[in-house]
Amino acid sequence: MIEITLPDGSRRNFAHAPTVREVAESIGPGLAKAALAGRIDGSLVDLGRLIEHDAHLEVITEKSPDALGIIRHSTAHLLAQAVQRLFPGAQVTIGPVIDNGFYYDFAYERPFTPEDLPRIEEEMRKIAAEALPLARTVKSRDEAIDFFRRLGEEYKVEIIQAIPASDELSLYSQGEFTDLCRGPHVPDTGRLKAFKLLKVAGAYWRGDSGNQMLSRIYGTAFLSDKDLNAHLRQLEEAERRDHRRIGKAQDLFHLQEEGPGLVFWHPRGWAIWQVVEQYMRRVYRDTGYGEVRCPQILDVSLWQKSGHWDNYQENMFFTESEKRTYAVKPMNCPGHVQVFKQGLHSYRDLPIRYGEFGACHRNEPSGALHGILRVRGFTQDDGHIFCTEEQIESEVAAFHRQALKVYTDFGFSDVQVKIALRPDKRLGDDATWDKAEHALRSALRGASVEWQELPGEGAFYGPKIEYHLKDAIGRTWQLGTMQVDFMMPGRLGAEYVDEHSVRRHPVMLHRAIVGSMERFIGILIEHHAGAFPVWLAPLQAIVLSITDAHAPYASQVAQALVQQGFRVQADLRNEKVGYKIREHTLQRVPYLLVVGDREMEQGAVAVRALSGADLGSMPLASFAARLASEARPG
RNA sequence: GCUCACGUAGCUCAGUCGGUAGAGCACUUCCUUGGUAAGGAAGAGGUCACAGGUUCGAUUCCUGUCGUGAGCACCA
Repeated sequence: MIEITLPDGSRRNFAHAPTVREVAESIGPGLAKAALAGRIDGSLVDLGRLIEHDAHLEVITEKSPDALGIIRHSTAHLLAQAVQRLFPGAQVTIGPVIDNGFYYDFAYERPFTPEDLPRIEEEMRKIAAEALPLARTVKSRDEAIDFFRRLGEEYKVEIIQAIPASDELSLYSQGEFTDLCRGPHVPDTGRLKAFKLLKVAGAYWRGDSGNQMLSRIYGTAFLSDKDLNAHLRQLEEAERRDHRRIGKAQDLFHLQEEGPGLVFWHPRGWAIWQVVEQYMRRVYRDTGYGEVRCPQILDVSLWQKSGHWDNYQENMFFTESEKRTYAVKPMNCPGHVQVFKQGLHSYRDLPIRYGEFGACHRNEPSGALHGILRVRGFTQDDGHIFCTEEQIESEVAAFHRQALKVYTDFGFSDVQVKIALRPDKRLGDDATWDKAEHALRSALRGASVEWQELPGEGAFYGPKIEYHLKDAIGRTWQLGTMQVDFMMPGRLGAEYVDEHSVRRHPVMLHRAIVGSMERFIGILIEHHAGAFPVWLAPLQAIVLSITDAHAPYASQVAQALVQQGFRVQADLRNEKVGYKIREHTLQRVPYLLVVGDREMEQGAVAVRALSGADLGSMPLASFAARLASEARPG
C-alpha cells in the first residue's frame, strides 16, 4: 500500500506503486492531460516515474513556475535531435536552460550559420508533430560511457568520465535520439509548441579558451505562442533602447574606426556627463574626499613596484620618450598613493580620502568592446581611502549608504549587490582575508541589504563589493565597487605613524560609485530610453517660434532661461510649429515652449510636456520656477 | 583574442546571378509665415571600409587587414 499526500493535504492510497501519471489520472482526466511532470518530496521527476514509497506529490502543470524550465530543457533536446537528423556527425555536448531560453553546444565539422536556423527549426516542428514519447532509462557510469562511445559522442563520454563511477546516470530517449540528462522532461515532444531559434555563436568547450570552439545555437521556448511573441516584442523594445542607437539619434557621442573603444563626446552627451560629474563632485565634497588629479602617464618603474607590470601588462598601453618607457595609467591607485606619500601622516589624520575623475586606458580584448559600456578609454569616479583596519567597517558602511543614495537619485532601484571573495591565487594570510571579508559582510548586514557571494572572484589583493545594474536587454554590468586592499600601500611604501611612533602601512580602500562615467551614462541612456528626467536632460527645454515675427522674442526667452542656469535653446527655423514639435519630441526634450503673438504680448510661454500634455500658457517666471523645482536629482 | 555575421550617401537601408549604384529622412536653394507629431518644389551628395588577387572588366568572386555586431573567453 502506497500513500500519496497531495499539496492540499488530501491523501490517496494505491495498491501498487503508481506512476506520477497514474496519480494524476486518479485525480481527474483534465489534470492528467495538463500534467507535465511531478514533484516527489520536493524533487522534480517525470510523469512516468514510479512512486515506490509513501510520498508528497505535486503534479506539475503549465501553471507551475517549474513548467517553463522543463519545456525549455525539452526544447533543447528537440534542437539536438533536429541537428543530428540534419547534420549527421554533429556531436552533442551540453544544452542547458538559461534566463529567457536555452542553448545547445555542438561539435561539427563546420560552425552553424544563421542560414541553418530555419531548416533546423522546421525539423524541430516536424519532430514535435511526431509527438515522440520520452523514455527515461538508468545506466551505470560505465554502461553510459560504452553507450555514447558507440555513438561516437566523445564529448558526452568526457562529461560522464568526470562523474564518480558509483553514480547512476539517467538517459532520455525520444525516437532515435538519446541524451544524457538529469531531467525531468515533458512526456512527449508534442508538448513543445512555442519555440524559436534566435542566434548562433561560438563557445569554448567547458568555457575554456584553450579548448576547441564549439558551435552554439540559442533558442527560446514558452508555454504558448502568445508568451513567445510577447518575449520577441520585448527583445525588439530592448533594441530600441540600445544606448548606441539613442546615442546616435540624439547626437550624444560617437566612436570611429581610428579609436576603437574610445568615445568622442558631442555637446549634448557631454552635457549629461557634466551633470553626472558635478553631482559626483558634490558627493566627494560632502563625504570628506579631497579631489585630486594625477598624471596620465608615469614611468614603468612605478608600475613595476605596484605589481601592474607583472599582473596587468597585457592590458596596458605604453609610450616612450628619451629612452624612458611610460605606461598610460590603467588605474588611479598608484597615483593616489604618491599624493598620500608627500609628507608624513599621523594616525590622527586617518582616514584620508582622495577622489579623482580619473581618465584611464586599458587595452581590452577587441571582442570585449561594446558601445560605451565596455571601452578602452574611460573615466572613473575613483576614490581611495587610507585608513586603519579598525576603520574599514565604518568606511565601507558609509560608502554603501552613499552609493545606494546615488543610484536612487539616478532612478535605479534594481541594484544587485555581490561580494567577490578570496581567489585561489592571492596575497596575504587567511586571518587577514577573514577580517576583510567579515568587514564587508557586516557593513552590508548593518545596512540590511541582500547580497550574493562570488567565491574565488575577488582581486588578488582583497575582496570586493560589486554593484551591478542591468542594461536594456538584461545583461548586467558592474558599476560601483568597494575593495579592501592590504597590499598596495606596502608595495608602494605608503606609511603613517601610529600612537606608538611606529611607522605602519595603512589599509587602502578602492571605491567607485558610478564606476566608469562612460558605462554609467550608457546605462542611464538605456534605463531612461533616452527620455531623461529634467535634471539630466541635455536640453531641458526648447523655445519654438511660430513665425519669423516671433524669433526675437523666442531668442530672448531662451537667453533668459540660459542665464538662470538652464539648458535651453531656441528653434527659429522657418518651419511649421508641428514640424518642430515632432522633431524635438523625437529628441525627447522634456519641455517644448511655443511662442506666438499671444505669448509675446503677455511675456509668456505655452508649455507642452514631452508626454504631449498641454500645460497651457504661463508667465516665463512660472515656467522657470517649475523647471527649477524639477532640475534636482531624484 | 576565438567563432559566426556584417561594413553601400550625414542617418536608416535597398541593389548589382561581375559591366563603376538607388530610396526615405537629413542637407542646400527657392516658394510658403503656418498655434501643438512631417507644407511644396528644385538641387547637391557615394574610390560601395582598406589592401592585394582572379577577370577584358570587381562595389559584386577569393585572400588579407581594419572596424562593427552577437556569443564565448577576458573584465586586475
